Amino acid sequence: MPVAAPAQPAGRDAQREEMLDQAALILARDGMAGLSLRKLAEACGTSTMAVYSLFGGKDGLLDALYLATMEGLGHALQAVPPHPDPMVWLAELGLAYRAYSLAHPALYGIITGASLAHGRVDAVNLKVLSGYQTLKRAVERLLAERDHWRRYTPDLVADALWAVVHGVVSLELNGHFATGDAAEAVLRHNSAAVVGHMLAEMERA
Amino acid sequence: MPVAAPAQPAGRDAQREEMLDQAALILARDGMAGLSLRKLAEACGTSTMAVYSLFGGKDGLLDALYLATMEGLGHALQAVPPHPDPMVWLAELGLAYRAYSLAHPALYGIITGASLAHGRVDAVNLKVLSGYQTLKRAVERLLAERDHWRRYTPDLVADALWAVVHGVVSLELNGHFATGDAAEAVLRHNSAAVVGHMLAEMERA
DNA sequence: AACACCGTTATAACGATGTTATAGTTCGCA
DNA sequence: TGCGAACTATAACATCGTTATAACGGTGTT
Repeated sequence: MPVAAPAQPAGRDAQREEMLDQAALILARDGMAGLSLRKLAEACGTSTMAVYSLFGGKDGLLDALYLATMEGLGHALQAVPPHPDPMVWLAELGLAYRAYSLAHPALYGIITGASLAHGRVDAVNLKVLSGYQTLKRAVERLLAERDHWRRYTPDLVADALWAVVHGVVSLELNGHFATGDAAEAVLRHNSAAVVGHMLAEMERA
Repeated sequence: MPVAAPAQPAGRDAQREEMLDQAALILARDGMAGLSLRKLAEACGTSTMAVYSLFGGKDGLLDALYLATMEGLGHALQAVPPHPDPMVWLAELGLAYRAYSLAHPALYGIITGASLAHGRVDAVNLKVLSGYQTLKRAVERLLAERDHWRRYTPDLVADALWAVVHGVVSLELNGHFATGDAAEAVLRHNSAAVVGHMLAEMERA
């Protein structure tokens, strides 16, 4: 016996998606401070209670926005064709990450600065997401070409690269770079450096 | 003729400092969401209007908190004794940066995620601060030991290192690393990689 | 087919926030 | 001593997230 069928299960997912889309729209237009439940409800043609029934409150909405953004970032990374040379592949992944973040700066702020305030999703859940998995796959292909060395696990290298790209993009969004070209140059340099340094240590051993 | 002398210039700076200290205290205890003007005013034994007369509003208070935190970070980096070997010096600067950020996570959130929302201080003002200058000084000493190469300016290398350290620390504060040791390992690896990659390219040329 | 049930929705109200208006107060300076 | 300007405290205002409360609508049962 089914315990209890929801009142109107049809359209719930569509409602959630539309509400997330509208939230992303408002977020891109008015920034994080301009995203209020009343404004969002009006944009969706409903009342603020919809947020509570669909997401359990504003925090739940932000959590869903966090996951949706991570998913979008994962798709952006998956859309990068796996280049035969893992080094090239990794470089292009970094550029795709940067492009996605620059295209959605407010959403990127949610998956970084916002989760810094109150932990939305823990590290374990993060690394299950497709973006990190895609990065890890490229790293594994790189390591598969050489003799495996226990000091460098795919996770360690993936973490190092993730930190590199995130650091550059975060600084760029904060206006620390004079031009976008300068940011991209630093990104390319740091990515190549992290991978190159690892390979050099593996050869030396 | 002095245009207009302030009513009570004495004590203004002391009031500002005490208010910033109390704000940092509340911020460390209750987080960013718990910092309200009324709570801050009560902690200082005054009313919310003090924030407006001293800082021009909450944004002005956060701006001042931004600058104060940057100053504190600068002092933390200046407190690192300049090691004869610039490579060691740079590594220790990175660790000091991480230690300061971990000791004041909420303040670190202000100088990163918060300024991402609405630009507090632009890049030009940032690079005048003592923290960046200290880093740049260490880079310049490193470059002075070798043949100077036009492709790597001290600013470029300093930006690259700043991005590396910020990336690791930011991810660590977001809980992306399983342990603090893992974060420190990635920090050491990435810092050494960025500097080593640059030196390798200089030798090859 | 009629009924009871349960989730959803809209309205209104509550507490709290940042901000602003309005007096009252206090200090510096002529 | 008195004037004026800056600061302060109080209160009000608009807005925010959240929470009752009651009406609505679909679902499964009788």
